[in-house]
Amino acid sequence: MSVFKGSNIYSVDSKGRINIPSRMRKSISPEANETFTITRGFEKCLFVYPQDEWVKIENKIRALSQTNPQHRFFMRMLLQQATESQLDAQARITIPKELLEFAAIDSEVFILGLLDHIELWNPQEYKAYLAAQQKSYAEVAEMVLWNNDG
Amino acid sequence: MSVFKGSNIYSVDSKGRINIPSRMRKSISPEANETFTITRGFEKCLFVYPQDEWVKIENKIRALSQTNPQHRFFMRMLLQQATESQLDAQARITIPKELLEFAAIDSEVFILGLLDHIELWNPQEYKAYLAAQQKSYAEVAEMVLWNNDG
DNA sequence: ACACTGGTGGGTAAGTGTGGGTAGAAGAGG
DNA sequence: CCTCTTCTACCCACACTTACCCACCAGTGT
Repeated sequence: MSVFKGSNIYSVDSKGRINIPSRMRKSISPEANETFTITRGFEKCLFVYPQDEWVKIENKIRALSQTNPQHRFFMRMLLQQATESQLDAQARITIPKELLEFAAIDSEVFILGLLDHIELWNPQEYKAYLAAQQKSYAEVAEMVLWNNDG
Repeated sequence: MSVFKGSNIYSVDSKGRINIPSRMRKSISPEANETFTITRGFEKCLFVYPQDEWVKIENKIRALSQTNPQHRFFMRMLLQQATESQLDAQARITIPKELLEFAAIDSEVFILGLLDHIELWNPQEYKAYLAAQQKSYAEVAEMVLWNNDG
């Protein structure tokens, strides 16, 4: 079970390679075989799943009803741009251009560990995302941790 | 179960290392493996959780719905700056620059034991926090201990 | 007075992030 | 069908940061 956490701002080189921070690298289970699946996130960002975690998602999707239009749409969105990528000798993964373009990532990337997966953001987009939040961290924390929806 | 209490003012060296007061060190359960997770607090301070206590928080987060935008925001805020750190041979932990900057901690730190976790403050910020409280200790105590929201 | 505990400071080697070069594979065009 | 071009994957090299190690000082209790 992976436990990615922390964040870094790293550079994306001219070949579209992104380094996985060593701290996160150490959280990858050996079952992942140094393989990741990259797909588009719910916001304007990318999700990077180690293989062992991705398999769990695949299984969930398999269980969905093929006849439900909403389910089909969800599957298409999730899988449309899903790409596998392996770590190179320097522990980097190569991200396809289309995905980088989707998340508007160019020379710099904000890398965020979220337990079972890693998120990739354009640093500016992430800032904008934070700024767009209506409630403060403390307010949301109270709601979430104590199930107080007030 | 940890029971941190008391407070100290210690120095932060040029490498961002902070000593854990020996009194608190003795409160750390062996299950923590001399490992801590540091993250940002709700106020302008840092939370330091021994590993065994942090795992409890992680499990709460894992149970959250990934599809709820508020939950995602909370996870990002909590995990964004979360860093693991191990005690060195001198019983110190290293705090990353970004976290020290967030809490405005430079050469000195106010260390506060709060049962399950330790808080790190800039001594001046802590003073300001105390000064900003509208109600007296006694008034708040009455509200908290007797659920009197008066 | 000495030993021991607790807090502080700094040097060095290994690890980590970044950039570029080259060869092989895949695709387009003659 | 062969050739040229483009893209990808693997390799190597360098600069910087981190973590580990050792040393010192002050206070306390024996």
